[in-house]
Amino acid sequence: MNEHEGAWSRILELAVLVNDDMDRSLADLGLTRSRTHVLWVLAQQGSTTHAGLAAAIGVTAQNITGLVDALVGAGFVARSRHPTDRRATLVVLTERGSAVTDTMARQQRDLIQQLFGSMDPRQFRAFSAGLDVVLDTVRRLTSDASAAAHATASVGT
Amino acid sequence: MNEHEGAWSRILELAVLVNDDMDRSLADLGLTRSRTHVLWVLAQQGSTTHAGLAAAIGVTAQNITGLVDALVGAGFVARSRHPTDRRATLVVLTERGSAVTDTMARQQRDLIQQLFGSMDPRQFRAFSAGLDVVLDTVRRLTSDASAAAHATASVGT
DNA sequence: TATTGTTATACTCTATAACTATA
DNA sequence: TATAGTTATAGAGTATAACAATA
Repeated sequence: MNEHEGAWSRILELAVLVNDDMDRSLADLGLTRSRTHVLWVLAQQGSTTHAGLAAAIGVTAQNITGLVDALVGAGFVARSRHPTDRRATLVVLTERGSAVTDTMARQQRDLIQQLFGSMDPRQFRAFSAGLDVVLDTVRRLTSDASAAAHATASVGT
Repeated sequence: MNEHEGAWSRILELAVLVNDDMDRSLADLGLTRSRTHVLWVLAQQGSTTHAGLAAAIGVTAQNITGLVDALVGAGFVARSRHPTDRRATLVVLTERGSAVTDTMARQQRDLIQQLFGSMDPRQFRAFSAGLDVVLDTVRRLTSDASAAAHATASVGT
């Protein structure tokens, strides 16, 4: 395994570790990643219709019905009438829902501090510049609808 | 959004782009990520029992039954008798399965070249060193079973 | 006519429990 | 007794199709 392959495998390991830890931590709260995504959108956009949530998250409105049902059942959100459109439903965070998203936002700030706080500024800027190159390359590869796309069809160890 | 938050959000964007592109590309081949994971293990370890696949992938043996059923149906693998243990079944790649994993390995090498090939060596080493720091921090945070764990319970934009 | 939300149905991945055959 | 693999059942996320109420 050369240097480049080693870096790629560390990127994949990072993604797996973060994903798995996120799932465990959410399960402790009785949440899943999809349901948490709904809470996150509500925390950022405020009360939103089902259709708005579907557009923000990139799933169908039928999916939103199920996710919101589960979140209502667990007390994280509530449904309320839309003030002007009687077809629409607004999903609003409950106090419990707001408390959870506040906690998650704080944990995210803590994590970022732990990740980068110990790097000296020169090292961080070097890392950040390399990350820019990698992200730009991936953006270009995946937005290209030609045969060159789907170049990331590679799997982890 | 400060510098550190920007870097974190780019890491999350990178994970989303790679995951989504990987799913699209696999769907073109009639594969899913879970089924591809089975193919990948077989390509690296050679023929393996269901129990071996379950251990390598980290799911239950019941899951493996379903994944192998699907892969057999699509012609990527075949089941064969274990030479000495009559309880066990060996899963082997077919020619089609080998062709697919070979293609994926080549695509992975191409992607790595596209990601890092344009960086000059100094820039790559700086990026790689920063990646080490981030990965070590995440490893430490997620392996710690104390209250400090689950620090990555943060969600993307 | 178009949009909003719901219900019905289906597929994939995951898990636990119960079972058969074999070690 | 323990292990290998299967089947049955259930829950979660996703999708499409059909529907009622409203715009």
